[in-house]
Formats: sequence, C-alpha cells, structure tokens
Amino acid sequence: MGKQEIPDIVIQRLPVYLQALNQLLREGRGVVSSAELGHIVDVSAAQIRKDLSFFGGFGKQGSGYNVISLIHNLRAILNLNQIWPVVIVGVGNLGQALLKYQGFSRKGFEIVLACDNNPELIGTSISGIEISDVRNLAADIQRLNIQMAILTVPAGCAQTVTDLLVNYGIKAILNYAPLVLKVPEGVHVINIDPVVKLQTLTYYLNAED
Amino acid sequence: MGKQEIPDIVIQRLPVYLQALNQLLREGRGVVSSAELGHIVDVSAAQIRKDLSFFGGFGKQGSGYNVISLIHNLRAILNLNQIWPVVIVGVGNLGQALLKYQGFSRKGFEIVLACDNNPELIGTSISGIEISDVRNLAADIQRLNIQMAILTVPAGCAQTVTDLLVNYGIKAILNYAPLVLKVPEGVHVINIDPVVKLQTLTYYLNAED
DNA sequence: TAGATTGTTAATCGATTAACAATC
DNA sequence: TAGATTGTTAATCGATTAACAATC
Repeated sequence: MGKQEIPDIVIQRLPVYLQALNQLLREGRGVVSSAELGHIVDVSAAQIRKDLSFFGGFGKQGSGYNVISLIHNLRAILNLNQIWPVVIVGVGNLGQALLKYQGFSRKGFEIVLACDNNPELIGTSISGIEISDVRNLAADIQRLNIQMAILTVPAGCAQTVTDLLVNYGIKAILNYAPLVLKVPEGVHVINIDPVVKLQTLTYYLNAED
Repeated sequence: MGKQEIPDIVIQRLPVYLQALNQLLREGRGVVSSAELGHIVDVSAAQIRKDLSFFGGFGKQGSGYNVISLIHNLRAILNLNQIWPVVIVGVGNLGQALLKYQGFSRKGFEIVLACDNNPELIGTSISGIEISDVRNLAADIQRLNIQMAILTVPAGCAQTVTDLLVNYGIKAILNYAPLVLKVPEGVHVINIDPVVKLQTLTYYLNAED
C-alpha cells in the first residue's frame, strides 16, 4: 500500500497543516508558500515541503500551494472525506463531558454510540445518545460499522475493555485512561490523558510557586 | 540550571514511567528492572536507563529500581510534590466538561478558577467553582498565584486570550483549541485537541467503511 | 562466588535542515 | 526575462539501540 514507510510523525503534522490551511481559506487566501505555512504552524519550510512530497507534488514553483487544492489533497490523504462513526466507552465524568462536546460532529466525527456497565446510566440519554449496555458492545459496533473508539473508562478496566474493543473490530482508539494499552499490530492508539500532559508541563515550572 | 539540555521527548516519557510505577506499587512490587518497566510502557530497556541517567543513577546493579524510591525521584523531578492551581479559560461545552471532571484534583491539580466572557455564565457555579468574568483575569491569576491554564475557548479568540494569559504570568498552557499558539520563549504549550488526534488516526483506517 | 542488571559509551538509525537545480 | 518557490538530494543533527565494564 506504500503507507507503511511514512513516519508517524509526518502523519501527525498533516492535521495541523490542514488547520492552518482552513484558516487561510477563511481569510480568503488563494495560495500560500511553504515558508508562510511553516511560520503559522511553527515548522520549517523545508520540513513542510518534505512532508508533502511523501504524497506527491502539490505545489507550483514560483508561487507556492493553492490553498483549496492542498486542503482537498490533505483531506483525501487523511481519509476525511466521510463522516466517521465513533463509540464512547465509559460514560463517567469525562465520557459525559465528551458526549456533550459539539466539536466532534462539526469536524466529521459522529458519536453514534455510548456505553457503560453502570445499570443506573444504561437507558438514560445524554445529548440525544442513549447509553447502551457494554454487554451489547459487540453487536452495536458491528451494526453501526464503527472502527473508532474513545476510551474513557477507569484505568483499572481499560485493558480489559480494550481487548474487547479489538476483538469486536475497533482499529483506532483515543485513550483518555492513564496507562499504556497493549494492542495487536494494526490497531492504533493515541494517548490523550490531560493529567499526564499537565505532569509534563510542571517539569518546566518553578516549584513552590 | 542544567534543565535546558534534556530533550523534551525524555520529559514526556517520565509521567508515563511514573504511571507504570504507581501501578506496580499498588500491586505490591518492591523493585522493577528496566526491562520489565520497558515492557509495561512499550519503551526499550536501554531507553529507560538512558532517560533516567539524565537525572542520576536511581537503580542498583543486579536488582533494578526500587519502586517507591523511583516514584519519589520522578515526582521530585517533575515538580509533583505540591498541589498546582489551574485556571480553565472558556466555559463552553468542553470547559464545563473539564470542570466536572474529578481526575485533576486526584492527581494534584486543582482547578481554582474558571472564567468566560459570556454574561449568562458569569456568576453561576459549576462543580463548586463560580465562573468569573474574563475581565478580572489579571487580578484573579495574581491573587491565586496561578502558573497553569487550560484553554478551552473558540479558535477565533484563542490567540488573543493566550496573549493576555502570557501577560498575566501564565507559564504553561494545555491547549484544546485547534490552532498553533504563538507564545514567547519560556512559556510552554501542549496541544490536546481531540479532533486533531482523531484526524491523525483516520489516516490508518480504511475509508468507505 | 555466580548471576543479574545498571549506567554509560560508541554505533546505528532516522529525522531535520541546507542547498540548489528545475521550473512556474 | 527575472524573481520566486518548489521538490529532492546530500549533509547534519539528534535520538535510539547495542554492547559491556562496573558492581550489587
């Protein structure tokens, strides 16, 4: 497929480029150079050109990149030309919080399923989504054709739940639980626990404020 | 200070090591080797030893690392032996969500201030925190001695708000807004927009599910 | 003592940057 | 045409890994 050889770090930068391009589009800009785009996203011009060249030559010598056309190309590369159904697993404080967040659907990710093992929650609705029983997860994931999960369960059961998700065909997990998940090859995980990120930031601060 | 020369990527791994060590502690383990710790966090044993050696020799040849003692050392390195006051700026869907999340205080981060510019929100309380007027931000940050901010405002005003925060003395920002913030040297930003992370994951999925 | 594992150095690997011919 | 900027190659930089003496 040719995908294997592109470094993960390159892929992680593409959505950031896309962000900046969308902003340029809103400002009515037609073209942008790698130097200017690099300035916006704090990446060197050479790196942007190198990253893009993994996928093709999208620019034009002398003028730069057409904003709309590069947006289209990046969206195609990242498979963003469709609405992705997503399941939220674990409807505690954080899960409920994310269910209420409107930002996903605006960007093409639709939360179509939320589940928990708490009988008090099952059957209730949050933001128009009825919380379903985690025991129905296999059938629900298959029925709704879901490949992506947001994991917001306690650390203690995160690996067990992950094993289930992987068994049921989930291929991508956004992990809010504070641990490193074990997944087989072909399943992709991004860790996003805000506490871990804050713990990185405190290193740079002066203690005993 | 000697801090300058340690790569950011090393610092980012330390909270993950700490996570694993805390779990080992809960399981009653007294010592752990770099090989076993590496297996848990999916990092090579050599890398763990190298990372730790930036800060000192915490292990013992032949047996490995004392779990409790390494936890203490990592907590000291990361400045985690204190409660850090945090401000949440922007109390929309995501900001409210994070205000209700109990996970911060359990790990030593206390949300002591939440602010917004919406008059309908100002004065109301969420999870025991009264939403204050963003116009009082300078005084509030100084009074509460806050160095860390969680930014959950719309992208359109994120840079403006960031400039204010930096002016008021904020040194670390956990940024949920979908854009790259410009900050002066000495101010640290980690980007954590879940939509950007999902957009990275879709690259690896098969389109047209 | 024998076995195990650290801390550290040198070798390797991979990512970033600099440079420039091609060309719009 | 002259000026600007891409795409790509080679050089540089930095991070990871392998190896092993030191030593518990």
